[in-house]
Amino acid sequence: MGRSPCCEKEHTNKGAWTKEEDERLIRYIKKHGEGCWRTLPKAAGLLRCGKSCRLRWINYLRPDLKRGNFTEEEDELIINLHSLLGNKWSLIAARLPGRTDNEIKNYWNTHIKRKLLSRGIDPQTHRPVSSAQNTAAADTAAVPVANNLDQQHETAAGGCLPWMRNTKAENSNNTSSTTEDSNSSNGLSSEEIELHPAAPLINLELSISLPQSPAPSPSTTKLTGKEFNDQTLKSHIFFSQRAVCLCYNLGFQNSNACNCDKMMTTSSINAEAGMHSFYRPLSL
DNA sequence: AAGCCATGCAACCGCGTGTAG
DNA sequence: GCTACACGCGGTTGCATGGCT
Repeated sequence: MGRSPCCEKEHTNKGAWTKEEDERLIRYIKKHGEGCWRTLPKAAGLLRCGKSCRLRWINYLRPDLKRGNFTEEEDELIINLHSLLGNKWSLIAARLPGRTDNEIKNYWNTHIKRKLLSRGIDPQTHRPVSSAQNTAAADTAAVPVANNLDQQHETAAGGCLPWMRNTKAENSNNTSSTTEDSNSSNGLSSEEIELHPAAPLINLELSISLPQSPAPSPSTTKLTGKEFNDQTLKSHIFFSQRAVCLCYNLGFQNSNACNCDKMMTTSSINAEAGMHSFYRPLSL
């Protein structure tokens, strides 16, 4: 039993979109709004797969997209967010208004990787290349997991950062490989988060609190001194002087990996604000 | 001018997740 | 609990373009 195809392939166009198709899609979405992508092509009179329509709209046609070159500030923000989140392009894109995950992913692969390498920084580990090699060697020696710098194209679940890898290694030592495992491999223990090098680099106060902590008002939210509005701040993570449950926005809100409740009772808590803050200088 | 190669980016594909029946 | 569906995500592919020989 397999998944039914998302569309009848023999009756759909593929490849580059024509101007007419774009106009049809824009017209339809302006009139009916986004959503129900599966039925949209037929309703809009497009010989396209719903997926294709969604992608075209999100990555190219949306009116709020910021076209054009990335600024130096955006570059640095992407680098810092990547060091924190890994290849979670949608999460990174959520913090760059007007940019799409696809755009950022492409930009990362074509520009930023090279930029980091020219600085002598490994784009996957965000550590100096020599140091990263040492770390990889040490990790490989410590655990029976392939873990070297050639693994530039790990999958999302596997493409974790060194500070995530211990967990991954532990999981691989277990015989089972389940969805829970993949969550765990990305799950951040309080120790891992505290050790993460990105927080100080981003020049932010990365805090953790109970998942039910109220989201900040956009006007009070700052990211590297640059204010931004972001719907995703309704979820728990944000970079500011307020609290977050980091697990939530990393996709672990429904897993056991989110143990913020426990953390709140066992970790050092800013009693006044009721939050858990992480300050750890980068040790390279 | 022609051919080759590198690069950038739009689009596709497969899979994971959430949810309704 | 199982199944099918709808959506979203990340990795990959393939085409267009520009630079170089």
